[in-house]
Amino acid sequence: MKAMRRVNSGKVIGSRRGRAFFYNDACFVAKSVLGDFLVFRKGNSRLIGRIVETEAYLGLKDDASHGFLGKKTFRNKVLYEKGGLIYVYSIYGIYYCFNVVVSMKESPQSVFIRALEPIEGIEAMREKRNRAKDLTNGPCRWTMAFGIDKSFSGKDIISGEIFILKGRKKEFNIVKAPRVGIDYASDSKDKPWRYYIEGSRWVSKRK
DNA sequence: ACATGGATGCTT
DNA sequence: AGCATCCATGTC
Repeated sequence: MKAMRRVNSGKVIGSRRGRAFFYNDACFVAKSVLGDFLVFRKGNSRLIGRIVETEAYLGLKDDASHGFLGKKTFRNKVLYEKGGLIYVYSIYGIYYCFNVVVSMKESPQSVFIRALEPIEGIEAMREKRNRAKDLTNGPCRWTMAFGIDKSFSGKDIISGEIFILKGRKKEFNIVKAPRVGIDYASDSKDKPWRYYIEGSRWVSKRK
């Protein structure tokens, strides 16, 4: 029997995703983590969200990816590390976007976590979000609720305080759609590399 | 419901 | 200059 973890008064939600999982390609990981649980352990308490929306960024050949054609800067250099590291960058001055690096070293693929369903630590998330109504249904909303900032970039999602637990069952349909907010792209702009759980009310609202 | 514009600073 | 966004405020 695999090691299981208990959260929410005994509800079993699964085993931890390990390194090998994140060595897969971006589309596979982006689809597979839907229904998984993102856990952030801080001292006694923890924040947990169920992943309901992701996007795959394919790296070298994806002109929407920060790793397109091997572009490497101080900001994105973690993309070239092994799968399982966290890539956070700031945007519009005030927000943070959270990605997980996937695939092998030197292949700058990543999975962008766009939305979560709040599971545990909801009061703490609310406090972080002030008076905002929408807690975690958007890429920069959930990072605000979790208190994610740039200092998390480069950390390991395998061994750190942030990790992913495999969802026990995946009884839902996955919708594929074009990615959001990449008008600057050309060839890959309309590729269906956004994935979300059909019917989830926590999926980000488009426009 | 939909449209617009400001916030705010890092990156190139 | 532009950004893998959010929120408040305006109009219908």
